[in-house]
Amino acid sequence: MTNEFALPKYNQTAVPAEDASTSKKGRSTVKLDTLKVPRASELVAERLRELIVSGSVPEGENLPSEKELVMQLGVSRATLREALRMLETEGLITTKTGPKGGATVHHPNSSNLTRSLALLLQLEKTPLQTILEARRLLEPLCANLAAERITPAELEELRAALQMMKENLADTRMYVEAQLRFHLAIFAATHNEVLRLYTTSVGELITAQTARVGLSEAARKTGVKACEGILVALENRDGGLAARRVEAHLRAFETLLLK
Amino acid sequence: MTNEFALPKYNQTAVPAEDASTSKKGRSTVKLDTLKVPRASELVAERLRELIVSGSVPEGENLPSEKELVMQLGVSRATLREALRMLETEGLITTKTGPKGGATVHHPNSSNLTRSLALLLQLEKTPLQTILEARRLLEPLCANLAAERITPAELEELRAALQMMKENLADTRMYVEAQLRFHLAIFAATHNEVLRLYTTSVGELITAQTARVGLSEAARKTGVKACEGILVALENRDGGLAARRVEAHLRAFETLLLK
DNA sequence: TTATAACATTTGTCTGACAAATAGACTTCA
DNA sequence: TGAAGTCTATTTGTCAGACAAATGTTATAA
Repeated sequence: MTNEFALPKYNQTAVPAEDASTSKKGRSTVKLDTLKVPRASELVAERLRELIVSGSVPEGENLPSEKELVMQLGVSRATLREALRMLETEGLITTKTGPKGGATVHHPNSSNLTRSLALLLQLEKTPLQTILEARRLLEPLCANLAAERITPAELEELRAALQMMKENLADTRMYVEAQLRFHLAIFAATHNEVLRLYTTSVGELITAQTARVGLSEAARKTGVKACEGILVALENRDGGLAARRVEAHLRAFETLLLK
Repeated sequence: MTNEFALPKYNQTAVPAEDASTSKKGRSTVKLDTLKVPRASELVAERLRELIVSGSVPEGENLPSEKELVMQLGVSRATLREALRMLETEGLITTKTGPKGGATVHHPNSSNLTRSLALLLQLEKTPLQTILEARRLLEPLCANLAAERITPAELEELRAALQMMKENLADTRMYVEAQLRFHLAIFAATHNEVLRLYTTSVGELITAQTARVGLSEAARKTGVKACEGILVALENRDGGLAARRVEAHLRAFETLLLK
């Protein structure tokens, strides 16, 4: 493994180790974790996953066909296919039928993380308010960091996103997309992958919601103004100002969205 | 759907809509998204997922047996099992063999989010340094918020975690676990589910790494002192002080871990 | 009462078959 | 020539049936 940290295994015992020594006789009281017998399909998924994350099968390439994998791995097609469904759920592959079809390797993007988060939040019945609050706290942090680290190319991307917002003041769907692009550009400029992924997930969730309920024309115009101010602050590398402007922008946005 | 936001679908078209009008004749240039034909297994997974997230099958209960599901849904066992593997990967069910076995419903916890994050970071070859930085930025934010909102019960949990740290100064594994517990208690005290999940994931990743490389006895002792200071700041509801102390604690921790 | 054995239930795996989608080669016809 | 349709081979998607393995439950024997 070349990386600095390892992928946690599914196989970990969630059940606490039970004390097996209930007998009165003088038996050993050695405590053992419950033994998790892995399924063949899990082992297959592990092997294939390792192939992918190690880069042996690069992005865009196909895995061998099911027929070949069945031969090479020595399992039945049903077992193999269950493993493929696991990898698919993890966002590591997609499959297509027909010749030249098969399992294509992908590097999962933030959408998988977003999905996991959405699932958790839905189950906890987390109100939108909470997600908005998280964004309001996280994004100023990002803006502050981005002001230090942003590159000319990233500034250019911000300008392009802003331009796109201006050009689509009439079209809610396009405008919302452009605004997301603006925000994502800030996250990328933090040059911190973890922060970028987190804020991207939250941004995607909120954007989906915004696209559903829509935004007034006035809201869009003030949004453009706010983003212009944020851009200027970043251009001047004034992290404090950028953070304050982002927070003000988000607060204004929240009241518009919730009313 | 009772919740305020919807779960994004896997089914979304990742491929951009192609312009089908390459002909010279006067054809319509209507643009259509590529039609994604869902598999039966995906539809089954969707139905069962809806059953779970809607609460129709509560946590801890079992889904019907495969035999029954096959009958009720009218699909083959292979198809059903592929769907079950998807739900399992999402953390929504676990399965056991034997009588009274079957698919038990679980509400996924942060470990799924952690896993998604770990997968992404591993693929991007993100250095540990980046994860540590993210934590150093996020946790002071949490401490600040927690100072406002922490309840007496949560303060008690913090004290218990601190006590556990003190009692396990000799045992690295237990000590690290206790320290994680302390941090998780702070995250919970923010009463913001999104922040809690995010910081928990980062904390779990770093804790796993820490447990692997170990911590010196001296590091543990200073860790206890730092946490005592943080606890006092939270008891006094001094958010600014708590945040500063958390940041100092993490900085010290980082230098110890990386050296 | 306790240990053992038989049983029933449920998931895990395998095999073989056919249906559906689809890229590429081939054919037809203007 | 070229544009359209047709055929074919490949690959995934689904089905049906069978047996193995794990594991609670119940009956049986010491």
